Amino acid sequence: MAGKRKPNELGQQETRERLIETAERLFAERGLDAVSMRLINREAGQLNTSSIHYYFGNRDAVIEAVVEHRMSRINESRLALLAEMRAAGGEITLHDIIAAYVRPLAAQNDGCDGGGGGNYVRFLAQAYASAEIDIAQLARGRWDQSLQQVAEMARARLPALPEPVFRERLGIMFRAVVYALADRERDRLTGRERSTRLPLAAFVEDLIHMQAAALAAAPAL
Amino acid sequence: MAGKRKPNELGQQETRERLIETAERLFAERGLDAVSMRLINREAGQLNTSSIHYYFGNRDAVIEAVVEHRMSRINESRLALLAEMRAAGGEITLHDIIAAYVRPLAAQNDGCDGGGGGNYVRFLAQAYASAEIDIAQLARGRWDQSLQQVAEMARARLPALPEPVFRERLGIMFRAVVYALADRERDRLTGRERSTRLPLAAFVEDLIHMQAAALAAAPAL
DNA sequence: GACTGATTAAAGCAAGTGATTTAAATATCA
DNA sequence: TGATATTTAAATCACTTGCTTTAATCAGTC
Repeated sequence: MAGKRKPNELGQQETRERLIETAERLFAERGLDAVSMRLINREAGQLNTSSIHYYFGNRDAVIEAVVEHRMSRINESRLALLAEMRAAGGEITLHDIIAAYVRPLAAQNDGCDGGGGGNYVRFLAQAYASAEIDIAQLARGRWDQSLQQVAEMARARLPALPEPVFRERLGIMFRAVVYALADRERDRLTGRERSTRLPLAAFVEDLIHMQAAALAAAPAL
Repeated sequence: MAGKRKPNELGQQETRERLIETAERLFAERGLDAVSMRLINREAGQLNTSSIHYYFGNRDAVIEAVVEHRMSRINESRLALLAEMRAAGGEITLHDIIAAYVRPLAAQNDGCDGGGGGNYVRFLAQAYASAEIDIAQLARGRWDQSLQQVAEMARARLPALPEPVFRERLGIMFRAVVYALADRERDRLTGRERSTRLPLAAFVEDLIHMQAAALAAAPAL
């Protein structure tokens, strides 16, 4: 008892990408736990649970694929920004370094490369908060590269900060940026845009200023 | 077909509190979606799903009860700190105001009032990230009071900041603090304490310094 | 001791879960 | 055209979910 199959309108690569993008959106909108394999399939236009299992094997692999999908290009974008700065030869401030961390993430929010929009940032925030997966562990070896550079360059500009203080602050800052971007995107999409919010560009630039100041604050002791 | 009932060792109030505290812990450890009514009951010493439904009615009411349970005392603690400062008569700095926001939250982490520990902060972080419930909406009218004061007093000390910038920053700061505390607590409990982290007290104080600097940073435009 | 109301236990329900299996429909290439 | 491998559909499995129902057991009062 099996059904009739429509002609294959999409190539396998297209079907795979469509599943990934649908999953990303749903995860972002509803949270990791609230999205089932069936739902992803349905929203992607497939009728039952078979294809997503066919393409990815199991649920965790879907999440991994979503991360993989965007992480590489964000990583590259960050590395490119840093390299550009070094090539320019001028002084590289702490502000510039943090900008290289924040801007590629924020750029995903414009849907600059066709659709998608801010889904990834919101997905990332969900993943950070989730006990289900260890996002840091999952990403290791992919975007570690650019984060490493950001960390080292920032460290060099904050010699007065004790090492453990610096490390705590960096972690807090990394997360705060993701949550801030995700939160703004959520408000934008759910329509409950708080009275008057800053335009995205201004928001991002001010966020960079904030975080630079936070990192550089005089230590407590 | 019903079972045998053990003598009622706890009063109804105690049973209720035990359910709330168990729920808080489980929500904190595993995330909101990953905890079922059955699990809460089991971990609280009850055998099936009946009592939690008996006491709370439905699942959302359990979450609400967990918030209610701690929110009020944190709110009071914040108001007390602010009143104390005003009574002391000296100059109240931005740092002091943020401290009044952060410290009562962090104090929940010591388990200073008997057990519980940092569960609430982690629960709060899960709730913030969850699409399942709107924590801000849920809390309105309870801790709004202390947050309002913190906001107004901070505003008075940052007259140069445009209003929309101030509002964005305040929201970012509020969240960053919750996530920072929750993240630290999680690492502590899961044992994967990153090599050498700051002791809690130092961590909290430095967090306050960071966030004060972030709020007071020169605006972008 | 029997009645009453509050609390607990057990079983069950309809719905949904991730995953597997089976079979049909397609594309590819000989 | 016909055999083969790839891709989709449908049905199914064992399990969990929130919640309800039914029945048993307690404490308190007369």
